[in-house]
This record gives sequence, C-alpha cells and structure tokens, in this order.
Amino acid sequence: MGRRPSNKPTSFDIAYLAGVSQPTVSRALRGSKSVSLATRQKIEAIARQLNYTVDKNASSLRSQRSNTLALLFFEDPTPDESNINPFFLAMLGSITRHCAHRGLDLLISFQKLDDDWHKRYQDSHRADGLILLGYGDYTAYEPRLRQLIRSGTHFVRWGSVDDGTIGATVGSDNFGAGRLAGEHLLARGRKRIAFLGQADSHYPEFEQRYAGLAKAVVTAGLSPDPALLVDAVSSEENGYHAARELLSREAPFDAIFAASDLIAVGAMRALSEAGLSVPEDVAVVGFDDIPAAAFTSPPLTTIMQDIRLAGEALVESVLAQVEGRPGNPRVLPARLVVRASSGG
Amino acid sequence: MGRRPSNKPTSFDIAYLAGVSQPTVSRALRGSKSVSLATRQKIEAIARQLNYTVDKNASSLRSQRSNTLALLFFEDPTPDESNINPFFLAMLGSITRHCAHRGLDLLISFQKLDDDWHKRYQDSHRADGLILLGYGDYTAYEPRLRQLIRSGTHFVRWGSVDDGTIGATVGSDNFGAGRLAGEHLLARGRKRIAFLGQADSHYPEFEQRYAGLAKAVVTAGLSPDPALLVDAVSSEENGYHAARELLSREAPFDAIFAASDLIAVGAMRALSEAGLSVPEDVAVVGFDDIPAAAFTSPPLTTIMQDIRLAGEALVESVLAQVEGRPGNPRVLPARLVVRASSGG
DNA sequence: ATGCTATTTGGCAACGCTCCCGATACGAGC
DNA sequence: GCTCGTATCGGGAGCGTTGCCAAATAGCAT
Repeated sequence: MGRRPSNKPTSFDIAYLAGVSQPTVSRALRGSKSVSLATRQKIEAIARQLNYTVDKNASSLRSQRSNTLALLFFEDPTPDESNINPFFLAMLGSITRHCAHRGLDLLISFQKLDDDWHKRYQDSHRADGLILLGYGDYTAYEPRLRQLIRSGTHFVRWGSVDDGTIGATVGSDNFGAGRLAGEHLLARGRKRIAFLGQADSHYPEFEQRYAGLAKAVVTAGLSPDPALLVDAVSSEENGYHAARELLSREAPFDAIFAASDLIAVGAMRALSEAGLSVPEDVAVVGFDDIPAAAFTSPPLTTIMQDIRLAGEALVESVLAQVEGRPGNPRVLPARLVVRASSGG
Repeated sequence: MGRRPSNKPTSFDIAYLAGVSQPTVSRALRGSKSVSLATRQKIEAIARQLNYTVDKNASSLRSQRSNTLALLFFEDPTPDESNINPFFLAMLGSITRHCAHRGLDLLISFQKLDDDWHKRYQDSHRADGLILLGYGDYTAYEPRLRQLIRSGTHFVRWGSVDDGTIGATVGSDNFGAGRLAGEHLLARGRKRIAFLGQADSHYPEFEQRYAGLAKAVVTAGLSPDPALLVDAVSSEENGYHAARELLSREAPFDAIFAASDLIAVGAMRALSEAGLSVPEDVAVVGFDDIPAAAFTSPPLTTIMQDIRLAGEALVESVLAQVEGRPGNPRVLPARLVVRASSGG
C-alpha cells in the first residue's frame, strides 16, 4: 500500500517536491532549453518516480494543439459491418506507424458518406487534422469538403490527384498504373481488354485507371471498345456481376483489367463458373495487391501501390498544413506485381 | 465573406446571442432536463447556425471523461510494417463500429510488446479505458498489466479467458473450438492429427486450442502423440517452417490443426512443396477465418470467431469499468466453417 | 564596486467547459 | 396573504496545463 492508487499526480506535486515552480516543471518536461540541466534532471527523476503523465486534455486545451490526427474511412457500398476494404486496412497500418513515429495519436472512425461527420471534427479540437480515405462516389462528399475548407479544418484526401479535386490530395499514379496494366496485357498478346469499374467522373481514380489503359491500347494501334467497359464499384459481389454482364454482352474479350482486386476476385469466380480458364482464355489484372491476391487460383497479377509511402505522405501533408505550410498534392508511383493470372 | 472563417465560436458567444448564461448553454446542449424547452430550442438553433461544436479538450478536462477508448495492438513477431494480422483488423472494424454506436471516439496504436506503452495512457486522460489486442507472448506484457491495475486504469484484454489471467478479459471459447476442430477431423476418419502452434502457457489461447483438440482425440479413444506437436507463432513463415519440421520428424500424420489461418496457409505451402495433397493426404483446419482463407486452394476449413460480438463485448466491458461496474470475463462461442481443405 | 547582458525562474492569466451551489420566479397550498 | 416547493437559470470556482512577461540570479567587463 505504498502509494494511493488513483491519486493522479499533477505538475504541482512535482513542483513542490522539486522545490521549483509549476511552470518550470512544464518547461522541463517538454524539453525547453531555458531550464538548467540540473533542475531538469531532478524534475525528470521525480516525474518518473511518481509515474507522472501530462494531462492530455489540459495540455491540448491550453496549447490548442491535440497532437492527434483523425482517420476517417468512407465506404460506399458495403452495409456489411466487419468487411472492410483490405487495401484501406493496409493503409491504416502504414498511417498509424507513421503517426507513432511522429508522436501523434490517431483517432479512427468509419463514416457513411452522407453523414454529418464534418461537424464532429471542425472546431471540436479532437484532432489537429483529418485524413480522409474513401473509394466512394466523390461527388457525395465533395460539398462537405468545401465546408471543411470554409471552417479552416486541415485535411488531406487519399484519391485521385487531378485539377478538379479540392483540398490537399495524395494518391497513386492511377493513369500510369492503368497504362502499366494495359501494356503488360498487350505485351502478352491480348488485344481485347475489358475494364471492370466505374469509369466516370464520380469515381475519378477508376476513371484514370481506365484512361491509362485506353492510352496503352491506343498507343498499340488498337482502339478501345465501349462494349468492354462495365461499371462496378469495389466489392467482390460487384465484380462477379460485372463479369457476368460482360459475358452476356457477347463481345469477345481475352483480358480483364479490374479496377480493384475485390472486383477481380469476383470476376474470376464468374469466369470460372462460365467455364473460362484464367489465364488461358482470359488474362486478369487487378489493382491494390490485397493480401488475398496471392492466394486466389491462379494468383492474381495486380498493381501494388506504395502503401508505406502513402501513409507517410498523408501524415506529412496534414502536418504541413497544421504548421501553416501548404499541403501540396502528391502523386505516388505504383508498380505491377506479376503473378499467374495474366499468364506470367 | 459572411462570417470570419476560423473564429471558432464558444459557448459564450451562443449564450450572448441567446440572452442566457453560458452554463445554461452547456446544459441545454448536453440535454439536461433542467432547462426549459423554449430556451433549449433557441440555443440549439443558434448553435447550429454558428456551426458550434463543444470543445473536446475543455469538456474532457473539466468532466474528467474523454469519451474515448484506446485500442492497442500488440504484435510479437512481425517487424514487417504494413502486414497486420488480418484477424485483428476485422476486430478493429467491429470495435470501431460499436464505439461509434456508443458515441465514443477510438484511439488506435500499435505497440511493441516491450514498450512503455502503459505510461502513455495511465493518468494522461487520453482515453477512459484501453482495449488490448495481442497474440504475443502473454508473459511479456503481464507485468505491465499489473501496473495498469495499480494505477487504476480501466482496460480489457482480448485473449484466453481462464483463471490465471489478470484484469477483465474477453475471448473465444478456445478449448471448445479446438475440440470442435478435432471432432470434425476425427469424424472424417483422421486419426493422427498434428497441431501447429505454441502449446505452452506463454500462449494460453493456443494452449487451450490444443487442449480442446487433445480432449477430442482422447474422447475418441486415441492418444495424442507429442511428436505431432510443433511450435509456431502466428505467421505464414512460421507455419511453413513448422510444417517442414513436422515432415522431417517422419511421424505419420493425416491431418493438421493449425492454431491460426496464417500458420495453416504456410503449412499448406510446405505440404504442397513436399508433394502431399490437401485434403487427400492431409486434412487441414485453421483458426480465425481470415478473408484469405476462402481463397486458398483448396479453400481452408477454419474456426470462425464471432467478431461482431467480440467487439461489442470488449467495448461494453471497458465501459462497465468506467462506470464503476465490474468488467466481467466473457467467453464467446466459435463455430466451424467447413471448406475443402478438411475433405468437406 | 557598478552596470549590463545572458540565463533561469516565478507569477499571473488564460484555454472553454462543467459542477456545485444559490437566486429568482411562479404557482400551489393552507 | 404568507409560506413553501418546484422549475429554471446565473455566479463563481475550478479542471491542469501552457504562454507571456517580469523578476531574480549569475557572469563578466568596465
């Protein structure tokens, strides 16, 4: 029964024990250089001995800095509770680690696209900045982004980096990646490449992936066939149905470029049910390199985004804004991971 | 230029506009019943119009309640940055949703087992309680748990629920699940079932899974063979090596029960390389039902834990403690998901 | 010894909210 | 007509920290 259990010590207690004033304790523990080595060490020793921790709320209230970022996930289609987009989960890992590296706390939250999430965060001082991660229909949350900007909330968005977007944005080189996928398939002799994914402006990332593919096709002297373009948002179910739709169109095709791995996985199931074999009849390339991609049969050729770099870029971008610097847009390279589904 | 951008309104502003005192604003917005309907409505209207949000830090500082939980992940083996245990990620989804449902914020953080993470959270008022999620060596963080208890920090642990554990705990019925797996394999005529996973007291969950399996074997009138017990912690690499170790022992076996899906996946790779086919030569059952389990070839029979329920139970347990009620231990049922790897 | 700069430290006042009272108003009750 | 209870609100005091400025001390040249 040495010490009373939950009598959380304050900086006053330490000040008293160290024989200094309370502000000095604050300075010492925060590493201000205007406190002598001797007193700092004495203070640190006492603090350690008392198991003292700075009160996060008091500190944040006073300094108007929470040293916390909020990570908001948006998902369009899935009403399924626990089934989160695996790519975003990988991103989450990268972001948390980078936050830890920078001494930041990370608040996370899942949002419906049409919720009033922005109100929770603007001016509440929960977080110094927001990281927005979402695949969904861009137009659905675009007005809310304007709201955030108006209220002076710092945020960065993961998504398509182009002129039309609003606020700081970090994203992969979707166009380049699409082109990469196209060139890969063309190099393997495929001539009629279908695209599964929403290729309109509501889904700018998918749109750019398609644009890259089209560019590769055109460059090869071929012309893209609109019949090979099937809408799908990112889920296995949608991929399955999109592939069936494609099959029903009876336009010949010898390859599929899916806008996401989930779509690709669903599509491969549909192909297999239709008696088509991958990659002999149809080569398949996905996007994201989710963990399951290595375990499909055949294993899925896909585009790997640089997740580590992405997490870092996102965190640094918000941080820059918090510190008054501009959060410049950033395009990250993506690379092709060749597996069996595209014929090696 | 209607309103000045980042001049965050305070409750004083609202009070002034509403012609009431500032505390009344606070009460009204928090739904205290001792404020008349008329003034409440007036206050709410003004608050909405000004885009007012309660300052989280001030509120938490005064009330000593942050309405925030912290989710801490522990991982033993993986130094690999972005490769997070998929089961925990699913759990994360469930926990966040339940937190949202309860109006709680969720702080997340990845920890090394031997870090001084407990200091960050005790008395810092970052969070009202902690949820600890980890597969690793229990003994490594057990002393830190005692520390938390001493300091009066509320927490709940996901893991093995038995007498030896400390603090509030929620976990699956590992023993029952192990038995389920054993009975399933025995019912399919397998008689020599190997177990891949650390079956000692440092990994109580794995230990119990093994105990359940052993129970099933004994009940069937057979006796467990120590030669069929191979240590492995949860990763694909470890599963691979464990299976090779098993093969090298030259003790006959016709089934493998892996303590986790990751181990099972690695083991299947080793089996396949050794020219053994699943399930003909060796039936395989995993544990966790990670997303990839459905895509292995053959698809993996595994144990599915009730993740939705788990998230809810964890959150409710900490909440109970915060409110002064005891956070009782809770054992959740798990069920078998039969796929091809065990012979259907 | 005196003055003057450089280094440390203390005092005071917020930060924006919630909690604990006490004050006021209004009807009811005798 | 007066007291008393109930509903509603205001006043004042913190919650534990950090920011700002002044004060004290030390160090050194004059």
